[in-house]
Amino acid sequence: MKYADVILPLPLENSYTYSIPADLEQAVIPGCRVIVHFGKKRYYTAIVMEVHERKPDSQYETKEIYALLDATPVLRRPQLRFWKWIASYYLCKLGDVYKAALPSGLKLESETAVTYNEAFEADGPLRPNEQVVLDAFAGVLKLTVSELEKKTGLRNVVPVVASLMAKGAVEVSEELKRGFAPKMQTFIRLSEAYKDVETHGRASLQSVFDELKRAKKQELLLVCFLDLSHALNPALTRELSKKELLENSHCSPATLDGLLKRGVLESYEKEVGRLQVPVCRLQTPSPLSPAQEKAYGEIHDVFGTKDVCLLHGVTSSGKTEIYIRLIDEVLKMGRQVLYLLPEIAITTQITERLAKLFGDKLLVYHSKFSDNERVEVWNRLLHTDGPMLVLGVRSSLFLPFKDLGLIVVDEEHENTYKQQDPAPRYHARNAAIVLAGMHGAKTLLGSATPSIDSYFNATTGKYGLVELTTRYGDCLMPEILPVDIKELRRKKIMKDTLFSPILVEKINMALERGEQAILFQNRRGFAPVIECKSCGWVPHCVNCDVSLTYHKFRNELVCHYCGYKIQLPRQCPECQSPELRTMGFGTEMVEEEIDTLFPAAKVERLDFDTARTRTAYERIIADFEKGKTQILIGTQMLSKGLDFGNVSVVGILNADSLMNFPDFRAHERAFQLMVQVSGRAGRRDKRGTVILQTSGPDHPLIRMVERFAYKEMVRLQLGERSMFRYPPYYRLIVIVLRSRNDSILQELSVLYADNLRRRLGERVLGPVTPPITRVQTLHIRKIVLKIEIAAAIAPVREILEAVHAEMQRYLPFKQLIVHYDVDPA
DNA sequence: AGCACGCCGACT
DNA sequence: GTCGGCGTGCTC
Repeated sequence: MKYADVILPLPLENSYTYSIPADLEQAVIPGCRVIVHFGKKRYYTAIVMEVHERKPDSQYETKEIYALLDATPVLRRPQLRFWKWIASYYLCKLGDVYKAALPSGLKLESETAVTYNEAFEADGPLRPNEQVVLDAFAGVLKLTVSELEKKTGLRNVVPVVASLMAKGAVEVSEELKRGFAPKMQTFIRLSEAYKDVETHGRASLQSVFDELKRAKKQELLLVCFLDLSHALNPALTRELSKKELLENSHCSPATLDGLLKRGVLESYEKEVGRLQVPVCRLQTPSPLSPAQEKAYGEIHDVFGTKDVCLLHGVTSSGKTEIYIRLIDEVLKMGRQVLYLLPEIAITTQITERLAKLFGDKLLVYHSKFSDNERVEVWNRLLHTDGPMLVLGVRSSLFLPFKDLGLIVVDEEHENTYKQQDPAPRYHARNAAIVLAGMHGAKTLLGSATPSIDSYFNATTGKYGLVELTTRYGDCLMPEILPVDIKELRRKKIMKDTLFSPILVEKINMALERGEQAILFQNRRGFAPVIECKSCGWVPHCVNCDVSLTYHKFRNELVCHYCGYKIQLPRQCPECQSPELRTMGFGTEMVEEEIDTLFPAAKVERLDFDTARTRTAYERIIADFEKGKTQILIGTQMLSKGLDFGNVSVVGILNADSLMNFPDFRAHERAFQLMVQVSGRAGRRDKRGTVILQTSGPDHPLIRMVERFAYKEMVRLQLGERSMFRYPPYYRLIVIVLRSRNDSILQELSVLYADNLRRRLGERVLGPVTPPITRVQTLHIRKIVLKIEIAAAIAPVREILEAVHAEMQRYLPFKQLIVHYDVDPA
């Protein structure tokens, strides 16, 4: 008897053992997906980790594998190894990794389907809820439980369904959700009888044309078809889709139906890919400038001795050209390349550029692609052994690569590379380095403002360091002008306005010259706080410990942590005063004031609210690129990898809000953000201007931004980091404890920390209450571990597991939700 | 993650 | 007295 250890897409500690039915003994191999029955009724797609003949000694009856989904594994060996590394380093379950790794189109789950029994007649009165559920079946026989919930609006339909089942009104069954569906398209071809050109083919087509003398439309369509498909010339014949035929011939489907009925043409279905194939002619990489050439050579030298190289290149120094050169080289060796970008930077700009160079070797993978598209990327990679370039976001690390030769991590400082929630809370940049190691590949990290961690590693010899200090085409770095808004406010020069006079003047000048402006404010909505003028009441979220952000456009107060929203009250609910005032400002308010100051300018806003979909995001970017928009207002979405040629002014409206975060990386991040946003100004032949509004223009950090003094910033920060035991000198592991019950949380978090302290001593800090103490009705406390960077992580993990197990013994501990955050961003 | 089993408040 | 709330434990 053979058994398979499988992992389930659930956060479970162990793998589970199923027996393999005799007819599948040969076919079930590691990396295959199987459907298994787990628990009382659910079916899940599980991944086979190991096949063996050891009979499980558990007291459970071993269930059989229900079905095998793949003839060949959907995972390759290196992926399983990588999953295991992620789970062990980031202290999460393999099931968590599995969930994150596979596109959901490959993870079928069962769902309870409810079927209405038409023959049912109630022999007694039904309860109101039961009637509501039955009414939902008007016109349909079968609904899933979730559909029922939506249709009836009932919060808990399962018990109602159960009682209806007992009465014989409905039946329930478990059905697999639809997974990946190949895309089908209708094609048109000449019927067999008319194909043979040499013999009677022309003759019979001729007779068809004779018949069509009085059906002009059909005649036209047939001519079009023959012209487009070259059906009469076997050497040139190409497949023609119904859609293409109708579009090019300007004929109606009815006309086509006529020809199909006559039997001249026939239609057939064919699977087509969703991945668009670039049709343009391939270009070759453009030549490098001397500076780029030099950097390129240096990277080569570094890769001779080191596996990781950091490319520190100022904005628009042309890092991309260097990547392209390296990618081209690795592809020519027949190996694969992964080009990682933070989610937001995957624009059509870079995609189009790579498509022109690498054609169908390029695959794009990110979250705004549909699930079916993602499955196609997955399969393409799985079934291709040749060179491939994947342009993707952090989750593309999990794609089934066979032989990676190079991973490029662009904008490596971006903290969106760290997954926050849910588990696995992995850092894609660091995981990329490990993944590359598993493939024997090199990793190139690139940034204009490298993370302090990477820069430290590069200057202490762990990584190589290559610098690119001149901008491409020698264009100048922008001029940065700090403006003291506190002073301007005091002097009443800036009153009831978000813009300093110099910023308004610069925008005016830009508009007059037909140039563009970017305004940056790292807050969306109209105002982050509103307050009652007379009693000071501030609306708070009911689920979280935060004030609600006012969104004027929808006249709502919204929680940015849980999505809770209410209508803006007309008066203060505490004192009935009708006067509410706003405090602080977000992008919506910036937009409103810009509209009044520059009524002639076309203005757009780029933030989470306006760029919800890929198309919306791309349209806003495209309109700005094409000059349809003159002023673009946005959050940090603006700072990433966008190249605009005509921006002469950038306004950072409130630098202070960036710097005052209670986080050890606040200054690092503020510096990066300001420099990155500034980098959007002044390209090609003109020097740009950045207006940096702050209430502390003499703050050392502002002075460093002014001079682009990156190394100085790093030196200063490293001093503090080493003094206060922070990365890169120490590794942080945060234990996050959450509970609905605050007093239990307070009590047990202290106990937990003490327990840890007994074994890890001074490395344990806290418990501390984070700045936002409650999110989604859960109170939060954190215990921070500071581990020497050289220390092995395995013993730490063992201690953590032991302490966790010990804590389990306290009964109230079950009321806590615990997770780990390794290397928090 | 689901789902079932099991113990305490507002209704027939 | 029951229905149903969600706390706790288990799933090969």
